[in-house]
Amino acid sequence: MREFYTISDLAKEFDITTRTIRFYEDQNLIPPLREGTRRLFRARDRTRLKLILRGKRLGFTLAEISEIVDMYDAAPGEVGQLRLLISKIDCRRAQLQQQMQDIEATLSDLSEVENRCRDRLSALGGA
Amino acid sequence: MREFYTISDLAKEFDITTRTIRFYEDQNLIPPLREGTRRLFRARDRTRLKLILRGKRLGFTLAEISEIVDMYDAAPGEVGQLRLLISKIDCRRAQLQQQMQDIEATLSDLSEVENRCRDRLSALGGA
DNA sequence: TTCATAATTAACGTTTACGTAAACGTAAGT
DNA sequence: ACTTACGTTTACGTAAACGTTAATTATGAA
Repeated sequence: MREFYTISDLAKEFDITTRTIRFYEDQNLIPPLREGTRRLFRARDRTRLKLILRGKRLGFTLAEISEIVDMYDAAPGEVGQLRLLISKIDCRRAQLQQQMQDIEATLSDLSEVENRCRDRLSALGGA
Repeated sequence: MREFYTISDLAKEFDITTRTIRFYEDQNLIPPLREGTRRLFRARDRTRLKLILRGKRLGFTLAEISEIVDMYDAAPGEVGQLRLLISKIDCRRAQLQQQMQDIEATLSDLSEVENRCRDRLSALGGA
């Protein structure tokens, strides 16, 4: 765990462009420190980036991802805020569970197709 | 199961606009019949639409979705085609499994956040 | 027949998530 | 001093996935 990462360190590690990282900062998804004009990314920033990319793999928009990652370090807050956060979490959970079902259904469909393919292959006398 | 659906039948059922359905046709994702100028959607078209929307919930692009749904009714084909299809299926499976892991990780993270919220709430003397 | 409803095509507009220069600063190596 | 590599901002460009009129046509009810 280094102290700081440069923008191209992270770009290489996660196989994205520096443009992408700057864009995420522009959208207030990552708040790196500055050394003069240069960006200094801490472990915390790196973690955020990792979460962002995870969200992307799940097809979330950056706006949604922003909401999600902001949940992680939301201030303790007062009762109203806490309840609101919990209800937001419940919404996300429901959506994620829907996605799980969709994945299971798709995996099952694909297996069926693959089985038909294999049957057909062996019917064609595949080695 | 009716014989045919109109475009607005499907739009209502799946809570999308007719524009969206026409766009999908334009992208060769759905091939409805025609009665003069009007579109007639069969059960098969409806099924395709359902699959498209499932793909959307998983964050796939229409191009990816097109590849996937085309797998379902790919012609028997010859050995080379069958092998190619199987390898495509394997790629998708890998991606879907990655998504599953991402979902599990996110769900676990969210549960943690929620627990902290609930602890905080009861510490504040929540009824 | 007239009016409302639903259908069509065509085409320009919009948002998201970056890509792609352009024009420049800085620090290290030779 | 010069090049190379990396950093910066600014700004226009672009692909995807529709939204949004507009102009027109067809159908079914009153």
